Amino acid sequence: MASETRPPGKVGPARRRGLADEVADTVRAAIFDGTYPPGTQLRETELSAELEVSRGPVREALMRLEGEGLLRSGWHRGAVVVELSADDVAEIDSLRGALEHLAVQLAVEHASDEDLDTVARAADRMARAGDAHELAALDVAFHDAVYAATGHRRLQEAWNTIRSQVHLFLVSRIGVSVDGYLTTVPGEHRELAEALRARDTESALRLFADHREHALDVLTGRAD
Amino acid sequence: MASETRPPGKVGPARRRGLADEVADTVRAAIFDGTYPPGTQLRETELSAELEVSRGPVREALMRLEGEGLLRSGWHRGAVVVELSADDVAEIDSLRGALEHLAVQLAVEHASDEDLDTVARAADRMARAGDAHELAALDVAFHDAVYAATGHRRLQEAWNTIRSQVHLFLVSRIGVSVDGYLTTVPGEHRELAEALRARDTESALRLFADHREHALDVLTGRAD
DNA sequence: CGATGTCCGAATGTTAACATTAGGACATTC
DNA sequence: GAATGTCCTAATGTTAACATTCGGACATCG
Repeated sequence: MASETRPPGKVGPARRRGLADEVADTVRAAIFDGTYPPGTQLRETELSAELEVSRGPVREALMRLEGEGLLRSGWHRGAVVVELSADDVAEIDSLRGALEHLAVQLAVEHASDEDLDTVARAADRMARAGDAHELAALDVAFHDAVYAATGHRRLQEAWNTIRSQVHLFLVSRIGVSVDGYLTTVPGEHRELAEALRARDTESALRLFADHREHALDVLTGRAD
Repeated sequence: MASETRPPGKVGPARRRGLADEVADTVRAAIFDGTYPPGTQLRETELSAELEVSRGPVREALMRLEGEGLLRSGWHRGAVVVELSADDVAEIDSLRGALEHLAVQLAVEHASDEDLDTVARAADRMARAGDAHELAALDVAFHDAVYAATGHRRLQEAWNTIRSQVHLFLVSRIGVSVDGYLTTVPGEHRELAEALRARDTESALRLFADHREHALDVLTGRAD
């Protein structure tokens, strides 16, 4: 999602994007930066006027964001920015655990050294984060890199359906316990990256599980 | 997905559906029954004319089916019915394993007896299947019931993103090894249902894992 | 004869007008 | 005065016309 610079020697297809993608990115960013707080009604008409685009692409963008779990909607009832309850957070955490378990296994056993280097660089980048918002984005980007390293397309898609919700959760907790997050998280991710490079499945799995638990404790205020 | 009769005393909301849902159901069924074999190009214009509906709902339906992994599409390049390669099948199987692992844990530990009864009834229904097509649908429906028993909304959604692909795989293998499938699978599912009711996480997990492996062997022709 | 360039058709992407629906405001009834 | 019924409005659902783009057919050039 972060506009990656491509490794030299390789070029991907120069995809052309449509208005729907543009709108989706804009609205997603607006949700993350607090412009549309949880509970906000997103009306196709309003967005359409605001962004100077017809309702077609707006509609498509909202459908995509609903697929990412950022919006909820019903028949003839429009879209609303999700409010994550404690149960929701628990659901996200357990599902994320199941996906990441598989991801770590695959990354340790099948990922190329180059892919794991990319993961390591993503971890390094976290140390230079300016503020908590930036760190949250880099945090998610790190896990993106792990999933990318698996080479498992459907697993990445599954992660995509909750990664925005994870991001939203991180952002929503900024201000509650920034200190613990800012100080401990970058170091932890470097350890995670190294665990993958060590190619030891068991210990990597344990580290990732501990990391999730610790991060959840810090962000929910159960620990510092 | 099968139109369930509701348990007495409880009524859900009487939802109203749109044309997009109708179209999605129609096209999905057409893919499963072989009307649109893998590789078929689905043109918005054609479907629109065929179903006597404008392109809007058709477009929405195709997006949904793409989310279910039944179609692949690109910018200005329309939608094509997926052809499942051996790698695809492996991806589906591993992801399904990760999801089902969590599902079985949750079902064993938190599901109500009523929910597990529903799972058991789904297994019983498989014994009375007329043909392989029907059995495939009931097979998927059984696993639907397991995920429903977890009460984990996001886990069910994750299963939804691959259940159609699982169904398509089952249907695509009909004719290759019908016998082994028809004879062994219903009994296996009854065992699975009983394992959940026994509330023994470890043995249930092992049974479900063995079941997946065995089913895959049978359907890919590695065993009978 | 192979490679390159140009054109054209058929499909998707986008738009704006029209149809339908949910949910609330108001009036009505008992 | 509470419950019910009716209308109205603002939003979504649907449609059909218009714009853009992809990819192949054909012609041209080296």
